Amino acid sequence: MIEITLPDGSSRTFQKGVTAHEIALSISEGLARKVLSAKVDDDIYDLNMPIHKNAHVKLLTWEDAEGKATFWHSSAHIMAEAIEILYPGTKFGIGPDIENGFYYDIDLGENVISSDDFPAIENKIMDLVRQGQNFERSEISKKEALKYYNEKQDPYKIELINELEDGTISLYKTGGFVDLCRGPHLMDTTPIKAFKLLNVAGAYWRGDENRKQLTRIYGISFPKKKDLDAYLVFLEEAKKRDHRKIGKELQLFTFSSTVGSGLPLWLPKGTELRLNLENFLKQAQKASGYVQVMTPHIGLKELFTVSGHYEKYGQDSFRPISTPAEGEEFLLKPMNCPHHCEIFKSQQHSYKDLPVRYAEFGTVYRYEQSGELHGLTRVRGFTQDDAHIFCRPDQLKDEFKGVIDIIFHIFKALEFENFEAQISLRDTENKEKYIGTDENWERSEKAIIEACQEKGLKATVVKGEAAFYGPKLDFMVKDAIGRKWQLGTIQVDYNLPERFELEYVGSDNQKHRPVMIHRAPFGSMERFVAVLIEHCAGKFPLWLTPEQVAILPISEKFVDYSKKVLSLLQNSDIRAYIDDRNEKTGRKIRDTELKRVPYMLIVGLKEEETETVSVRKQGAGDAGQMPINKFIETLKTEINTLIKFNK
RNA sequence: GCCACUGUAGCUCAGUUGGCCAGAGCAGCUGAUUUGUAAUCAGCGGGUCGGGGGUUCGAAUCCCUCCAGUGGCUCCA
Repeated sequence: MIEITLPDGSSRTFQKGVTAHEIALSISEGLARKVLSAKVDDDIYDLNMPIHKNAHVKLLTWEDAEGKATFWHSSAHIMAEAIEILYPGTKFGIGPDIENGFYYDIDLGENVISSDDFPAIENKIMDLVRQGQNFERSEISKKEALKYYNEKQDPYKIELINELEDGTISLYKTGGFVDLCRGPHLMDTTPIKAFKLLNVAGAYWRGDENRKQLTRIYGISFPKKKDLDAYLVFLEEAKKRDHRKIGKELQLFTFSSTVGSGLPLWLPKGTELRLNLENFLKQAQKASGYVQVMTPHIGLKELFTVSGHYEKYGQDSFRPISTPAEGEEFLLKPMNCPHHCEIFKSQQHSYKDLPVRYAEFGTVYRYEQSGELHGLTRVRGFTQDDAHIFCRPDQLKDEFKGVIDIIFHIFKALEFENFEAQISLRDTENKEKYIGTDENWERSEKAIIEACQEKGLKATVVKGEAAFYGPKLDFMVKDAIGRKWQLGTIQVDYNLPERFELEYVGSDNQKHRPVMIHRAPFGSMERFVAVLIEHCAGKFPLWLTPEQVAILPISEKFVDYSKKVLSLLQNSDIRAYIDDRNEKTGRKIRDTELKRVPYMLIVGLKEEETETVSVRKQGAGDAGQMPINKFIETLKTEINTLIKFNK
C-alpha cells in the first residue's frame, strides 16, 4: 500500500500502482471526467501511469497551467496524426505546447500547406478525436527507437533520439501515429471538443538559420466549444486594438515605401502625442537632476571601434557612409552612449560632481532584417528616451532607486498595471564571459536587488541573463494579444568607462573610473507609443491625448461663441478645436467619439446666453451644462494630478 | 534574410472556368439644409487593379520577377 497526499493536506492509502485516474474516481466521477493529468511530487504523470511510491499528488485540470499543457501537447499529437494521414511521408520535428496552444514543426517534402488547407486538416482531426483514440505509452531502448525511425526515415527524430540517454525513451501511440515523446498525455482524445488551426509559418530546425526550414503549424484546442468561440472573439478584439490600425485611424503615424520600410513618419497628431510624452518625462528627469544633451545622428567609425560596437554588431548594421574627398567613414549611430561618453570626457569631473546624468531623446538606426519589421514595435530608425548616468560605485543603489521612481511615475500616469520586472545577473559558473571585477559585479548586483526591495518592486531574478558588461533591470508589458515587449531598461555598464578611459578625481586626489548606467524608461518612443495605443485602445489619458476637447456648435450661428470658448481653453493650455462642419450634432458627436476625444462641448443658444457649455464625456454621454470657467478648472485639476512628479 | 499568405479609389472591401468603357460604402468636392447628444439629402470628381516582363485575339484574373505589407523563424547593443 502507498500513501497519497492531496493538495488540501489530506491523505489516503491506495494499492501500489494506483493511477491518478483511479485516485480521481475515488473522489468523484465528475472530477475524474475533468482531470487531464497529475502532478506526482515534481513530475507530471499520465492519468493511467501507475504510481509506485508514497507521493504528493495534484490532479490537474483545465484550470491548471500544467493541465492545459497536457491538453495542448496531446492536441499537437493528434494534429500530427491527421497530417500524417493527409500528407503521407511527412517527417516530424518537434510539437510542443506553448502559452496559447501548440505547434508542430514538420517537413512536408514536396508538399505545401497553407491556411486554405486548414479546414480539411481540422475535419480530419475532429474525425480522429471523435474516435476517442487512446494515448498508449511504451518505453523502448535507444536501439529500438533508432531502428523504428530509421525504417520511417525521419532524420529529425533520429537526431533527437541520439541526444537522449538510453533507458529514458518513450513513445506515444494514437491510432496509427507513433511519436517520440516524453509525455505526459491525456488518456484519450475525449476531452478535446474544439480544435482550430491558427497559422502556418516557416521555422528553422532547432532555431538554426543554417539548417533546414520546416513548416510550423500553430493550433489551439479547448475542452468546450464555447471556450474556442471566446478565444476567437478575443483575437478579434485584439485585432481592433492593433496599434497599426488605430495609428492609421487616429492619424498618428504612417510609413512610406518611398521613404523606406521600418522608417516611421510621425503625423502631426502622433507628434503631439509623442512630444507630450517626452515633455512629461523631461519634467520628471529635470526634477531628478538630469541635464539634457544633444548629439548628431552619425559618428566616425572610429567612435564605434572604441566602444566595441563595430566589432560586435558592425557586420549586421547599416554600411558606413563615406565622405567623397577624404574617404572618412561614418556610421549611423545605433546607440547614443558613445557620444555621451565623449561628452563626459570633454570635461574634468570631481567626485563631488557625480552623478552626472546626461539625457537625450536620441534617434538611432539599426538594421533589422526585412521580415522582422512590425509596425512601430520593430523599426529601423527610432528614438530612445536615453540617459547615461556616470556615478561612483557607492552611488549605484540610489541611482537605481531614482530610475525606478521615474518608471513607476510613468506606469502610474499611463495606468500600466500589469508589468513585470526582471533582474538579470551574471552566470557565476562562467565568469570569464563578463568584463569587470568580481567586487564590482557583486556590488552592483546587490545594489539592484536592494534598490528593488526598498522600492517595493517585485522583480524576478534570473542568473546568466546579464549583458557581458553588467547586470540589468528590465520592465516588460504585454500588448493586446498577450505578446510581451520589453520597454524600460536600466543597465549597469563597466565596459564603456573602461574603453573610453573615463575618469573622475576622487577625494584622495587620485583618478578613478566611474560606473555608467544606461537607462530608458520608455525604451523607445516608437515601441512605447505602440504598446500604449494597444493598452488603452487609442483612448489616451486626458493629459496626453493630442486633442483634449472638441467644441461642437449646434449650427453655424454659434461658431462665434465657439471661438470664444476655444480661446478661453487655449489660454489655459488646453488642446481644443471647433468642429464647424455643416453637419448635425448627432453626426459631430459620432465622429468625435470615433476620434476618441475625451471631452465634447456642445454649444447652442442656451449656452451662449448663459456663458456655459454642455459637456459630454467620451464614452459616457451627457454630463450636463456648466460655466466655461468651471469646466476649465475641472479639466486642469484632472490633468495636473496625473503628471506631477513626486519623488 | 527564410517559409507561407496578401496587395483593386484616401479608407474598408466586391469583382477568377480570362471577355463589353473596373464596382460599392465611407471619406473628398459642390449645392441644399441651420441642425440639441453616435451617421441630413442630392449631385460631382477620383483607380497605370503594387511596379516591370511574359502567355493570349483579349489579363485585375494565368506565369516569371521585383517592391511593399501580414503571420512566424533567427537576432535584438
